[in-house]
Amino acid sequence: MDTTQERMEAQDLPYDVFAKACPSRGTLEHVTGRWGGLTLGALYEGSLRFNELRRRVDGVSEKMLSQTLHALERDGLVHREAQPTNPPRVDYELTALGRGVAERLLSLIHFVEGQMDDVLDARRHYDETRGTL
Amino acid sequence: MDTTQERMEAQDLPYDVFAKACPSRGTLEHVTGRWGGLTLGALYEGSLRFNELRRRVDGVSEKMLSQTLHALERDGLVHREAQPTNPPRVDYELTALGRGVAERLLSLIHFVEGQMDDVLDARRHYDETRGTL
DNA sequence: CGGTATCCCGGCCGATACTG
DNA sequence: CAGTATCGGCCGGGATACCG
Repeated sequence: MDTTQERMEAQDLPYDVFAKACPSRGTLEHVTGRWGGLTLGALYEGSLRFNELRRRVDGVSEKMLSQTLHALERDGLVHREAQPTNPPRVDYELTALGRGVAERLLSLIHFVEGQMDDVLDARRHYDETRGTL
Repeated sequence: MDTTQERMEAQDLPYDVFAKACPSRGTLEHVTGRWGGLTLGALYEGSLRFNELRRRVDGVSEKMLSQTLHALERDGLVHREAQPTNPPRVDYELTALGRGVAERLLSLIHFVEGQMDDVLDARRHYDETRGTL
């Protein structure tokens, strides 16, 4: 059971995120990065404009939101729809690929949110037992 | 449909990761952070010792692995089992909570790995159309 | 083996100002 | 409204040395 061949049970994929050089690592970091995950989560509710998104993702700066959206658009997870009106209007929405990612991400997010009381308990316990030494 | 009340469909949870001050945001960042996700993923296969983990999570430094493990242990996702032998032996394994998180995380990771060809295509297309201007 | 302590650099990221 | 440009601080994180 310690032979490397069976480490990943059903895993003959060409991309292995555990390998340092694998491009999937980069995409995973866009997706799970500080703002990437929240942005995808926000867009899962529906298409949003730049400043709507900015308000929804509490705490993100213009620069980081812009940067995050570019990365997600480049990875094919988000579609940018610009209307050359005045004032300009730009809508962002998930692609089919982005929805697949967002669903799994939201499953994780909601699970964590749902277990926060346990996490907070664990935290208190850890700090009490180890904090005093 | 733009009333804030129905933004999150079945979401009456006390913790909202979209809010800047919510503690769930911190935990989510531990979980999805650069090394947190890979560490949980590695441990999902089974209990591992420090240096085994270090080898499995390609590219992580001693310092970051140590730091990551402390954060995950504090959040109650990882259990640390130290045997006071000589030489010392320490095993890390997921808690029940950690397994729940890891499952959802791996679902995301495997999905991303499986769609990397599409991502790479999107990337190439993005760079071709926009890169030349 | 299983860590911690220290140094230090790059780049993440926020703040601000500016553009179309 | 929807961004880009620039500056600067801070800290993530790698390298190295050291300890039990």
